[in-house]
Amino acid sequence: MLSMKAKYGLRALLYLARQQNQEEPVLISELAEKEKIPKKFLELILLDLKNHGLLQSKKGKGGGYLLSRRPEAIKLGRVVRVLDGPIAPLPCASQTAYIPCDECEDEKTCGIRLVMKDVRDATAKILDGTSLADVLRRVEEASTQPAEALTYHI
Amino acid sequence: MLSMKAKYGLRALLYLARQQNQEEPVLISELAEKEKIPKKFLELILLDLKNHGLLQSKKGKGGGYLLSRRPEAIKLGRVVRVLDGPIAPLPCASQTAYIPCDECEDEKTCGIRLVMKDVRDATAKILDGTSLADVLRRVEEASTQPAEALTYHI
DNA sequence: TATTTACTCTATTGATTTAATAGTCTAAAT
DNA sequence: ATTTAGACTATTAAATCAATAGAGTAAATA
Repeated sequence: MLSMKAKYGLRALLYLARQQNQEEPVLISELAEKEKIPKKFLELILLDLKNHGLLQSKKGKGGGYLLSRRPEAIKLGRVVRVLDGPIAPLPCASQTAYIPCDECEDEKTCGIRLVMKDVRDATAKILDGTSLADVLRRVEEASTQPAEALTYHI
Repeated sequence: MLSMKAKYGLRALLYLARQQNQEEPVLISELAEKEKIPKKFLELILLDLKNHGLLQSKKGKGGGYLLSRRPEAIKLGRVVRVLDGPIAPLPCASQTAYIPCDECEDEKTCGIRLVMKDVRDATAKILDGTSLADVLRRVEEASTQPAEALTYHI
């Protein structure tokens, strides 16, 4: 389950990705207000994302946050891992944060792990294959297309 | 993330699915001991699974739990939903337990939802497509196959 | 039918995590 | 020097998770 933290973080990043001038910092206050996110909570989230290299910040007047890379280069998988931790449903099925189960006798033949590894792989494929730019493009498509175009007719 | 509850539940179900005589009840005590699950906690889990139609029970001497259907007919998706709730990473992306976001202005064009729906679909496809019997078969394959057979050679 | 066995049910507890808030500190601009 | 705005640490309230406790009920059998 995606936490509020991750949801807020993604919303903030998408807001930044939508800015026409990607060089110009956006105030935390603006992000908080526009995206309806508790400001103090958002500060922590943005700081976290900054410390993991996804955001840059400028202090003082005219300061704020901006993406540290192009929206095409920021994958949702990275964001989710930073804010919510590993993607795998079980630590023993994680690629980036593997931790063995202590009860597990033989991990190679643990059925639950085998299936959860499939789930991890499928999820990671989607999240690591989707950038902020991809999300914006999909949103654009969804709002441009008339509803009928999305429906199958018999 | 899969909870201990779901993990314990799956382990217990797989234990039952491995029984040669599927008609003969297995004691909670045996399940708890063999699968190293706190007995009292396991009681709650099994009861829950029973109330959702996945298990049957017999009281008194010679009693215990048994699967209420064949191992081929019990899908992991059902088990996980009973013990951990909806599979979707967000309530607004759930098929079986949809709840709209209150902040969301236009759900049809919410990018986060679009992606999380993909994640849900991919996860549900795996979990709803895998039965207890499938898991046992995979475990069997994994433990029978020599290690080399699983490795690609250049 | 008394007794034992074993599941049923409700309540409670402690630990952890989550979401949010408070307040002080530091850097940058004017 | 002053204002602006992010940086950082600590704390708190609520929710969830994992586990435990104990009394109750149904079924078998001696």
